[in-house]
Amino acid sequence: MRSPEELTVAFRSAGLKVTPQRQLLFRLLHDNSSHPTADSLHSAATSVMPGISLRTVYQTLTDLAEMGELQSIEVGSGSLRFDPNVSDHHHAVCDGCGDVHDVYVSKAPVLRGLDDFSVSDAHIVYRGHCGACSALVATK
Amino acid sequence: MRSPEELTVAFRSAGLKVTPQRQLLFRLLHDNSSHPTADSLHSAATSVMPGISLRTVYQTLTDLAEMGELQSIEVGSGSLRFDPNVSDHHHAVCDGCGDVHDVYVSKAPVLRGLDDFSVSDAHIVYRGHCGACSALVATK
DNA sequence: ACCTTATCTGCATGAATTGCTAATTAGCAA
DNA sequence: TTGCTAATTAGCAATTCATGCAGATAAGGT
Repeated sequence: MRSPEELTVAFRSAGLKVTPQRQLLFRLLHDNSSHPTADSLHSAATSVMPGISLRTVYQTLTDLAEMGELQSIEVGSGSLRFDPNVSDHHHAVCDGCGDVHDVYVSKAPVLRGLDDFSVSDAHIVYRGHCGACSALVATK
Repeated sequence: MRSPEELTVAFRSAGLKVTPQRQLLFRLLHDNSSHPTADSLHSAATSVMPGISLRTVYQTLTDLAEMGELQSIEVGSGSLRFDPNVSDHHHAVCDGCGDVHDVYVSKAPVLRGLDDFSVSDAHIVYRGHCGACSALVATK
């Protein structure tokens, strides 16, 4: 995702308006690698701007996703997560704490089953335990 | 997933009862490679046994999943899909018709990001167009 | 400063799934 | 076969996540 300043320009030239709510979300998302949900972003936004609507958070996330500034991912946690890192990567989900980490994979090799299928995208979800949670399990 | 007969034995020895509803679902799921949703299974079941509850379908699917007889997968279609194929495989989702196909992959190689993460499972979702839908797109 | 149009908020709605409970039934044992 | 007990079913309520809608508001070009 581009910087808040660049997004401001991009939104205006797309005919979209740059409101305080959106500027706040731009800032909260920039360089955010926590893969937040709409709800967690709303919580973070509320502590800075009380009264901001969850609906507005969803709307802005949708706008950003449509502009290709972030990607939404499904990792089985029930709700969508948003990732401002739009480079080609994958995700590892900790079954202990639920945290999501970025993973860079060369290319997912295919053996059988894709003969008659043209692939445009592949996404890998790894499950397991992160370092901290592995340590916890070991001491139990 | 094992055969309806084997599941009958397995359920009884697990202290679970084998009802007509469950027997029907065993049959509908056996050798089913359509990756059905709970709702589509319920529709299929209803045409054989009118009055069967969607709640019962969910319950039985949960039981089967807990026994390791089927796996539930998320492919971004909004609802869970159930796969009686529990061998190690992945899925390709057609953006045209929504159909889900099985894909067999050697092993998802990892480059960077999993240094401090112990992986217990990896699942790849491919997106693209199946043969039929690719042909349709080409003629447009 | 004005005017048009996008945006915000709050609420209603929708879709998928799970929780709850009275009535029923499977399946073991006598 | 009959009876008993615990599991199951069905139906509805509740929950969660996300989107639709409409009046009030505000961005930003003129």
